[in-house]
Amino acid sequence: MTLDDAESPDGSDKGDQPSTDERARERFDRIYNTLRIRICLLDYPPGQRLREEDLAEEFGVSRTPIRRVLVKLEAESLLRSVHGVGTIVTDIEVEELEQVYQLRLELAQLIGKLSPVAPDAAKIAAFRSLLARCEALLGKPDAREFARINMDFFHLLNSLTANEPLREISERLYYQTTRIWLKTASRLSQYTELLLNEIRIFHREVADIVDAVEVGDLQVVGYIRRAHISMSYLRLRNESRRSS
Amino acid sequence: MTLDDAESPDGSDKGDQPSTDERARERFDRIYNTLRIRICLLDYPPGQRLREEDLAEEFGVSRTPIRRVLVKLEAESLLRSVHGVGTIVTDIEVEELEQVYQLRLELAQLIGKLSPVAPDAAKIAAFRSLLARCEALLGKPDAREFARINMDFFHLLNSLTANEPLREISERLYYQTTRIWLKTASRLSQYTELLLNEIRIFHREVADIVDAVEVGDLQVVGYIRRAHISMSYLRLRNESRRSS
DNA sequence: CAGCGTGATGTTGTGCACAACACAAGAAAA
DNA sequence: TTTTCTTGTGTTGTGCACAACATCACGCTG
Repeated sequence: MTLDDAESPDGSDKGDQPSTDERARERFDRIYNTLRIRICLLDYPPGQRLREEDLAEEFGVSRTPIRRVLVKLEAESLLRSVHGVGTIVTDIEVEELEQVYQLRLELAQLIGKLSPVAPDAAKIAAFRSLLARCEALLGKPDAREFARINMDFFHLLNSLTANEPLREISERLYYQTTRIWLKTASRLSQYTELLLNEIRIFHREVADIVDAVEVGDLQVVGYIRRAHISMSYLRLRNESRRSS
Repeated sequence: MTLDDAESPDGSDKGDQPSTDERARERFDRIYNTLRIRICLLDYPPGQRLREEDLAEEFGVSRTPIRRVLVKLEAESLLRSVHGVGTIVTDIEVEELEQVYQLRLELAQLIGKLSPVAPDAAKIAAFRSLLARCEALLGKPDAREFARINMDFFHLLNSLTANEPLREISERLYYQTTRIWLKTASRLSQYTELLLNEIRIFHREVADIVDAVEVGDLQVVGYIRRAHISMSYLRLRNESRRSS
């Protein structure tokens, strides 16, 4: 409690000018989120080599703060820094992620169980808005937009629990696995049909969950979510095996 | 798969001389574990200020690798670096850890559920050995030794699952909460009796779990563990409230 | 022609100096 | 005497230069 106050530690209340320390924090988050999005949307495909100096130049800072971001991304196994070689976007395979998915199943269920927060009108509106985006996607399938909606949907679901450690861990595991669909699907021959099918299923999931959210039964949200994550992984693994 | 091989990337098979990169990794782990132990055993009590330069001198390195360790410890909320002030050991309160404990309960159960590994003879022997240490502790109660045994016990239990993400997360949450007993209990008046009582209960837990491990029922191990973590937290919270 | 050794090149890791910042003590003014 | 401003001291954050390392190309040798 004594250390959690991060509102205005400085006394300069003349203007709302943020302290340098806070600006550095925001800068860190900005770079971190940008790079994470790029990795998870395959703008940086697996195996891509990132040069610290290029990133430093792009974001207008020195190598040092860039390295802080890279270290964090490496701790989440999205990157891998090898001395003398470079910083490389990690490659992932469907089979390797089985344990992560098994854990994600359980955590998805826990979101409705540990410290659930009753969704207010604004949150329900957000869910409805996302459902609308989903329906729009049905008419114009796009893998990238699908991935983005999926991401927003995750964050919305994650906000249904007040258990901070659970949210943090769920987020980390989500970003650890979300690339695999784009990567695997893009290699398959029936890419377009696969995408449309996946969007249809996802749309049903969102519709089901929005119903449960409106009723206020977060336990059921957990069940639905768990089932869909599980089936999504199995579909992906089967498709991957069938093609090889 | 392509990046996971960390055995011997270098071709120098003359001797088993580790590469500089590996030595740096070991050094990092060594410093990291040392500091983590010191924090969790209250050698560095909450509020303690750590000077990067002192640590750099103690471990014979520059400030830079020290900072890497401190950043990781800060990410696990054991430390807090404040610009211009210092690196401070975080303070914790029983109430704040309730969410973490709730999550730990569930994860403890998952250890027996996700990818359980059948304990071999060596592992069972390790459990028996720990039980013996526990019994020895009954004759000569010591808070610090109690904390150490508790730590070893946790690692032993954690090795019962092959789910790597689960192990990592459980470990992190364990080290996030384990200080609270030493900190809270040392403030109470009936410290000695409290300690002895806690050791007795812990001894029973270990005995129960060793039985379950010998039978090979890891699901039951999870149940017992969950129950004991829960009760341990409630005891601590009640004692804390009663004294205030 | 194949294989190996050696140097050139580019990358990340490390050490160091300085900037930014917080805090406390002391002096000066009300 | 109290309050406020200033300055000194100590800390972490940042930028930069160099060391350690891996890779590749080229030439040499068998």
